[in-house]
Amino acid sequence: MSEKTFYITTPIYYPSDKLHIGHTYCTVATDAMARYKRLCGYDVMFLTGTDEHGQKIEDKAKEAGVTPKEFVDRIVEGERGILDLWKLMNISNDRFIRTTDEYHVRAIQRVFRRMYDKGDIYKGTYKGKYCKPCESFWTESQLVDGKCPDCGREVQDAEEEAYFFRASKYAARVRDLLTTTDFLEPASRVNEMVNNFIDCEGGLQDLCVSRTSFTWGIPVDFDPKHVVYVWLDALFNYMTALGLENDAHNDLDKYWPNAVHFVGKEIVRFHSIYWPAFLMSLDLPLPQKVYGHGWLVMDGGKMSKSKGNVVDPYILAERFGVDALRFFLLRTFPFGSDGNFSNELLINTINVDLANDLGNLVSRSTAMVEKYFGGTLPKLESAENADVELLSMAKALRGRYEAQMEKYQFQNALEEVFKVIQRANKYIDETAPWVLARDEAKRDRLGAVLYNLLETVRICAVLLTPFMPESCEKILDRLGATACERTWESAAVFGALHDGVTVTKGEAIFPRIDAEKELEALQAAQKNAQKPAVELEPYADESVDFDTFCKSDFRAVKVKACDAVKKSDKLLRFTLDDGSGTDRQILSGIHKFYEPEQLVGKTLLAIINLPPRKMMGLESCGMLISAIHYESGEEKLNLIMLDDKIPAGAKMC
RNA sequence: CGCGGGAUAGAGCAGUUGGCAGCUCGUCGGGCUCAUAACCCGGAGGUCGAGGGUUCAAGUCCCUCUCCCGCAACCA
Repeated sequence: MSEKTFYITTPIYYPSDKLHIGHTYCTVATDAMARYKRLCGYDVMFLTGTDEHGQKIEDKAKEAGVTPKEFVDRIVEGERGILDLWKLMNISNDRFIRTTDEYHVRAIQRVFRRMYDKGDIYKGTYKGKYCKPCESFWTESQLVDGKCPDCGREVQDAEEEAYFFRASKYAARVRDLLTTTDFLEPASRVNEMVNNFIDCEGGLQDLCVSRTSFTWGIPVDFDPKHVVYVWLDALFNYMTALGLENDAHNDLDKYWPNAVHFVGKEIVRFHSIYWPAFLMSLDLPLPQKVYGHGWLVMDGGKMSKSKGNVVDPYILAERFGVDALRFFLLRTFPFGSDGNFSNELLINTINVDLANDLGNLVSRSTAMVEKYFGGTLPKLESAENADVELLSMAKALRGRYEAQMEKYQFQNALEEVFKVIQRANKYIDETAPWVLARDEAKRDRLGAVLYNLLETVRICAVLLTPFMPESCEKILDRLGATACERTWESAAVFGALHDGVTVTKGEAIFPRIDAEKELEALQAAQKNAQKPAVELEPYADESVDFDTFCKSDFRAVKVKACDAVKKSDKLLRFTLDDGSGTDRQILSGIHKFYEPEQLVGKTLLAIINLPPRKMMGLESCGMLISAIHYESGEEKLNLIMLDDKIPAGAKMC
């Protein structure tokens, strides 16, 4: 057994919905890293999983009319669920943890108790204001004029019991960790964390680590009306999966703390501040590194369901192939920063790098061995002038690649490989084997040129294996490479390919894509997979009694003036004539749908007896009524416009 | 002045400790016929967002400003 171990993890994903290309990106990156380390000879543990507790899941399950466990089971294990997706993407994880796994649940309870016994978790009160009719807690800062932001009624001082983690105790050590080591990378994220959460006003706040407002979570065993806050529950997955406080696994000594966590930038805060603090509390060693990668954005905007621009990895993998998609994700975007995803870019990358450069190089090289040598090539070494540059690049490649991989710079590592591939294509032009083939006296030279090509391809294919496992295996099969000609060691040796190797040309490994046709088909497929063209809000199944309904005072109002609230992209401020003789001011978050000047003079419908509410420092007295629906996932909003004949103040009944 | 990121060729991006501005696509011209209409060579195209400063030398360091994007806030 190898003594070098390496532990790498993805975040555990939150199964409240289907996973999208962003999750796939992170998992593929982690997989490539894991495969790379295995290639290098490490004993690798690669963990991924799901974070299944929390209010949102509880709510969604309720909506769907199933238990929370049934709900997450469907997303995790169901058809085209998370497990299916990772299988499709050829993810080589060694373990898959679900936070609902029995061993994890019990381990978290023990961890919670240990931190409590140590005094780092203490029972405190979540101080706030309570609104009896709404049964809601509010913090001081949420209140509007000291009143309930929901209903506007008086609130009372109230305290809800909760457990807190003494994060403040570890603030200095965490700051040190972030600022004096490379625990958190890329370094650009360090300032953000320190400025925002540690050196901010009031310093690092103690973290509330239990909830009583919902039940879908791990109960605190010594105080069962509390459930453990999802982040404490989730972060420890990295260690419970190795056997922390449980007997299901027993690899903690072997793999911890030689661990690297790949996480999205949105959860860097939890991984770089609270996770180390939790571990410090338990006197456990810290992982080696947290790497916060960027997001894939669509045309500059964040991927989101409401924009209808969520990219489904299933569709892409099925159309273009798993390896092509894996390759694209890691080749195109710098791992630490955001990347702009588009179908055009995907197709372009596949065509240029995989079809034209790599695939075509394999084709032309193997074709010539078949054509000129009947498929069996003698090992002929050479060092003519024309060979020098190619050979030295190929020999140096593993080192250059390794340097980038060790920095998690996948795009640079791949760039190094493709420089060599491009050089090999050029080498064919320079040496013109088809010319050599016409002259029997140059047969040895021809053989040497082809051998150099096969060797170059072999080295590149070995190094590309972590990114495209299946395709590289095919390429190496075509070259006739034996097992020991596919190793990490062999990638540093030019001339490893054995004498008399048998080569087969075969079908194109990366067929060229007809961009125009494919883009159309893709758009159709993605649209199809999306929601129906027009989607309506669910119909209410609760009835409202007539008296309650009649309490709502709807009136026709005329827009006297309308302007955008400054510093807000959503709010419009309306000055309205409601017939009373006094202007009424209403704020409405509809700037996305209307420009102020469009609305002046219109007759609209408003409910006027809602309690006033302050937004962005301005008071809103009522609400304008609109109709809402969705088209292709995009929210559409239309104000209810009344006939201008209707006088201001007319009551709707 | 809430926090952070960004602005470099038509598009998308890279530029390490300051040292002749680069890559991919596109475009124009040429070469080759082994190969997947692929491959190779060359040209055109940039006041590096604006202004100021430090320096022999600034895309890079410092200051000011403009615009974009996240987060946060808000969306009755």
